[in-house]
Amino acid sequence: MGRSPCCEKAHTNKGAWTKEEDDRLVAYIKAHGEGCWRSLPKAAGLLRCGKSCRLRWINYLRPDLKRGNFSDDEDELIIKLHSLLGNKWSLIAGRLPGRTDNEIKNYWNTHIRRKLLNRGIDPATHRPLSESAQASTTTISFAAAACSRDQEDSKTDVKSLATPPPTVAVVKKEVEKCPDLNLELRISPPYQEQFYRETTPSGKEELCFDCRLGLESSRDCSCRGRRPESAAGFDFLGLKSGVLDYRSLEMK
DNA sequence: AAGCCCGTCAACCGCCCGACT
DNA sequence: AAGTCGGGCGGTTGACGGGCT
Repeated sequence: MGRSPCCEKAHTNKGAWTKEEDDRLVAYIKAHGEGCWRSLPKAAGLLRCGKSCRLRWINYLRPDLKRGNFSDDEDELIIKLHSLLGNKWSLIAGRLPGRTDNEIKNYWNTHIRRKLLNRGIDPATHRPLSESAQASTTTISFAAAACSRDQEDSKTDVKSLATPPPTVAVVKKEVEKCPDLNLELRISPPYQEQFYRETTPSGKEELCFDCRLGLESSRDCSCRGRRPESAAGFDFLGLKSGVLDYRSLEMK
């Protein structure tokens, strides 16, 4: 049984948005807020598909968007994040305030790909082109490590493991293969209240990086014993909750 | 001036996933 | 458990503009 279409295609406009349509959409969202994109076009008096409205708002009309050229720092950050996350544009965009997944995806395909190729790096694998040509396809699989771990102790979750999770091992492997890329885990989760514990009514103490990743019991945890319950097992990049299925992270 | 090529980027499409019933 | 729905994501398309011949 197929899905019903998201809107009545016969009576919707397609293609470039007009100024008037933009104004209507902005005015409606300012008055009523985001949400319920399906019913928004009718309520806002737009002959557009709800999805189209959402895209237009998120990628173009949102007031917090940072338009304009990407800085060199942003370039390098995108490259590093892509080497870790692959084509997870929304996750990458989450680390670049004011940038959208669509914008980054386009920028990658039009600028960064070429930039990496000029450097002699395969943009898909982040390895030297000569090396990529030899090894046609290499899959970095988290699944094997995860499966063997599961078999060892199916009741043990990540935070109670004495050994580092596969994520770390894979990153190390990538660093060895791409000495020119610094993939040291400097990427941090966005600011979260749960990264801090209250020491005084007005003071807060930062949790260590291990705890932020959900590795409270790791050897390197430096804030053992002073971690609040609410900080237990932060879901970095959605690895725990499965928002980001690490088994699908392949470097082809 | 006209035609062609190519790069850029806004927008669309199809699929997936979680929530809900 | 299965179906439906809304929202989100990644891949792809196509319009447009600039440069070149």
